[in-house]
Amino acid sequence: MPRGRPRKIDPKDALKTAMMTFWEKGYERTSMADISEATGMAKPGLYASLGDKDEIFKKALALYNDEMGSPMAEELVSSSAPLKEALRASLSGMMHSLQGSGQPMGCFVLNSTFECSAGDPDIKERVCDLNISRRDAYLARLKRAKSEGELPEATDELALANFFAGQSAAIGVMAQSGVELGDLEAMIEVSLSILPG
Amino acid sequence: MPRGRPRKIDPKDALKTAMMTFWEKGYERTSMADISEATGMAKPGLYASLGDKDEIFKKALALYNDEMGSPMAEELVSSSAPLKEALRASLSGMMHSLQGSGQPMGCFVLNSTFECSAGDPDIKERVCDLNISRRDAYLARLKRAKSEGELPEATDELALANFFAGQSAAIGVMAQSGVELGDLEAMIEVSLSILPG
DNA sequence: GGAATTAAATACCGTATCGTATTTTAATTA
DNA sequence: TAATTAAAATACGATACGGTATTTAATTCC
Repeated sequence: MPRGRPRKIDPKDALKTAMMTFWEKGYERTSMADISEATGMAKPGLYASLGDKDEIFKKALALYNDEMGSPMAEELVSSSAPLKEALRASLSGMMHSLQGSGQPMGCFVLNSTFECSAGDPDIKERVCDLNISRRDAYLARLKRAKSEGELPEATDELALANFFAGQSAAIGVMAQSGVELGDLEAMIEVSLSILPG
Repeated sequence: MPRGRPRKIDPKDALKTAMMTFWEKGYERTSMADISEATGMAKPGLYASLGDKDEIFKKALALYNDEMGSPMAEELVSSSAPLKEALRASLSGMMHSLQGSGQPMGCFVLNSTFECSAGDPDIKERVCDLNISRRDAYLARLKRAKSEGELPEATDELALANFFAGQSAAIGVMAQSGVELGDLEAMIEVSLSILPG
């Protein structure tokens, strides 16, 4: 049992709320006052339990990856479905996650990719790393496909992995630009058509 | 001849400088003081000749489109090269424009797509429109290709147009994430491989 | 040359921001 | 119950921001 006055709000919950706020409004448009109000934690409590704005943002990125990025990557990499189905599921999952109910629109990592490129280098690097780790999930699945004979030996898996990671970003950009769900699905089918079979 | 004291700085030049500043740092990270310093125009002069921050940003978007977007779209739409070559030139041009010397990194419109989605609705709409107009340039070229027999009659041009517009965004995202030029070129070749022939 | 016109330059205002010092409150231990 | 520990609440400080009022300087028309 801890000694003094107990916390009113679990820092884990506060971090999740902060993550949602950053996800929705971005780094610059989110103020510490916004986070304080959203979490119900006064600013000194925030600083004491979660750190300053940059630290909270980094933790929010990490939490997002734990809750959203990693599970989707895991699903993709370890899926026993045929390659094409696995890729369709991945891109389709990305598409639907952009407008999931009960959560902000879009992908937090993609939203942050450009805004954070002009800011703190450490944050920029972390965002880049998350994009690359998504690419690497595609790469892992493609390598397995090749080893299991689903792809020709001559296949350039890295090129394909960059292509599909890029495709998942493309879906985010086009969705943000107002392209309808049905058109996004057609886009996905176009990109899947590069696969043999 | 105008009456009173002559302008020290041509508002056209100032707008171009402001555009470069927004392009490099984004909307939120660019302050009016930054623009004032970059242009050499004191703040009252800026407001008098170019308007407030939102107005300058909108004008910067329009100028960027005039100087960068429209010419590239025009080149794509009216190119007499075979479809595949025209698309390769377009995507390759996008890729190289991301790191052109003497200009900020990346594409101003793409950089703004996510940051501005949480801000002023008018700005958000304009950014979306620019993304869609890029898509429409691909659409126009694909329709011509179909009418000229370069594509089968059954082709879904809109799906292909969204795909290639998305591809151009994908290049921007992957480049921002640190993917090398050679790998981006391989990505482009993958995307071009969906075309017949 | 002087009145009128327009822009530059400086200084300023209200507000919002990140971050913290200080006080008050709630719990545990002795 | 008194002392201790830790958090909540409030208030505050320094700075940066968007935007403007005011004064000064440069040019044209009469």
